[in-house]
Amino acid sequence: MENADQLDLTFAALANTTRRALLARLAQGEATVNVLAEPFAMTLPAISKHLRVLENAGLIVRGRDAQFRPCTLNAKALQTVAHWADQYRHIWEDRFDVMETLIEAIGENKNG
Amino acid sequence: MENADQLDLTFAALANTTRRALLARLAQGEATVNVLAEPFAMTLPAISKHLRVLENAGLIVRGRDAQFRPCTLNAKALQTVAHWADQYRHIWEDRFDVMETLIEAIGENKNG
DNA sequence: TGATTAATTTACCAAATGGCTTAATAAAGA
DNA sequence: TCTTTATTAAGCCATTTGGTAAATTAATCA
Repeated sequence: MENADQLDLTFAALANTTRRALLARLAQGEATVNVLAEPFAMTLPAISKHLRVLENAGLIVRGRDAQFRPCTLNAKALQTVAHWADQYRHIWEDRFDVMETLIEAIGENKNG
Repeated sequence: MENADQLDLTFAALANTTRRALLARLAQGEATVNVLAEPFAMTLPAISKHLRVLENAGLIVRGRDAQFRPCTLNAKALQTVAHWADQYRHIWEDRFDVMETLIEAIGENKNG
């Protein structure tokens, strides 16, 4: 199980449309800050700060190549999120089972 | 695909240890505000606000039974989170495939 | 070497939001 | 009416999110 504070950081980082869009872009591969910033109506420093939030949450890793700071997605952090949500899978699946039962019952009424 | 603002709300709601603990409690079944507040070293108004955040995010539903406000988990919102994270599954699995390939290659070197 | 340019971050500011408190208010049952 | 359950109001302090301007880092050109 992950540390509570770590999950706080991760979810907080994901709670922003711009940052989720940055992750979506990074899912296609490594990119520099300028490239990442290009689609947004936002200044470079603002994007730089978003990237720092993502880095602090462990969602991305930043390297160095001359004056470039290539960013890469750290998908493992997203796997953690998926696993966390999966704790509750049995609940939403139980509800689905209830639906199935109802649907089956309706079918049986029709056919019987 | 979910609305961006809705995901903002959902992730923001999850970015807090107390609120995640409230959800964990509700996974065991419906509970009133007082019951939910009991384990926490926090005032009732604070818990009440956390519950409102969860409700606004669609993570819980609040009913009414006399002066009680029974809360129930809405697991469907958590399923949305799981699905969102699953968008990135191929990435973390690709990395695993790379590891597997390496491990296999090492094994072949040993045996061949 | 020194000046210039490019990529990115830091410093600083303002406005908004978040998380908590205490005190007051609602709503409903006994 | 008195008590229980829960919310709202008001206030405090820290954090977040955006901006502009200046600094930093590293390559490049003369």
